[in-house]
Amino acid sequence: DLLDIFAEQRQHSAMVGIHPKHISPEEAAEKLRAASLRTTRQRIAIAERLLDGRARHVSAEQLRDELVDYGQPMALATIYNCLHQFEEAGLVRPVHHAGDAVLYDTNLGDHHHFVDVETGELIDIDPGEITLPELPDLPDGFEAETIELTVRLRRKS
Amino acid sequence: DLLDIFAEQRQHSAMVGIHPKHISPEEAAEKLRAASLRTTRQRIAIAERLLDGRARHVSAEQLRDELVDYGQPMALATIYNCLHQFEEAGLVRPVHHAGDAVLYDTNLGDHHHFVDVETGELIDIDPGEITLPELPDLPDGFEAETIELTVRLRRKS
DNA sequence: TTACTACTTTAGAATCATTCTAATTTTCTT
DNA sequence: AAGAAAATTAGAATGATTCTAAAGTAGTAA
Repeated sequence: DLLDIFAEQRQHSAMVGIHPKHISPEEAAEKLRAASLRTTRQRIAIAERLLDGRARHVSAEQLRDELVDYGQPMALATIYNCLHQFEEAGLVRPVHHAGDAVLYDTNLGDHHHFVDVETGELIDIDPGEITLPELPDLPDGFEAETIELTVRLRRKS
Repeated sequence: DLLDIFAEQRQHSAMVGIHPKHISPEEAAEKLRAASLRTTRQRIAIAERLLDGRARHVSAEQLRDELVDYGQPMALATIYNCLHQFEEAGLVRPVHHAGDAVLYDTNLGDHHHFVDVETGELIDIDPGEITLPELPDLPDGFEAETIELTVRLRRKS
């Protein structure tokens, strides 16, 4: 039964000494249902970590490592599948600006990013800090999906 | 001798029926010297096409195809090498926003992009169309390198 | 429950952009 | 013309992501 598995996993986390601030599997499942996604063990595990309201930027590989640490390893392909489904469901948003790997952003509100050019790391720009300019005239036949301001940063030498 | 080679190549282009608007090899060489880059056949060929003042967005592969069409095939590794050197020399600028491949932008002025989400294609936003917002407070120890606004577009259905 | 169907997960292979390696060639300086 | 340093190259290697086809699982209707 799923709940047993979760109990075991919580115990595992506790043993390993990890006490993350996550939502419960039940809440996670609820969010999945609300998004018309089936509640599988894997999706719940990911939802617990990504949909807890914190603003995060994770790559697929980072997420996998995190899941391993919490005693819920799963195939990398599954992680990619889930991230794509979460994306389609509007639960996360991909950010392509950084280095090699796509980062998934759990902050869905209109907001913007600093990018550390050296590391590819993203830092959210406080939305209050910035006033978005007027939208320019769009090419015919298109509609704007997202607007994103990126400030590339380099560490002062 | 290089000039002979170039003459041959111009003839090739003419035969193939291609009459691009490019700078001459001599001008290209001049630009390379101005950037303290050695004048090799390969770099000149690339400079002819990318440094003619037109605003373009090319990937390494697109550039290779173009070079093949103009009778100047070269190793893909060389194209990557050159693009990196041009980048360091401030002759082109990489844009990561699109799909898989990095695009090199020959428009060096501060400007911004529409991205067709479907195709990954970039369209320059007329700089007059848009007023950049105030720069937000930067994290300590960093300096801003570039600021870039990206408007993702989807074709209306 | 049971049985069914559609959806998921998975390991591993495949792909694609990019980088690396080590050998050859070319440029620039003497 | 000769040598040192830099550039080019083919092909192998890497790393993120996607694909494939087989095995497992969830929702549903009886």
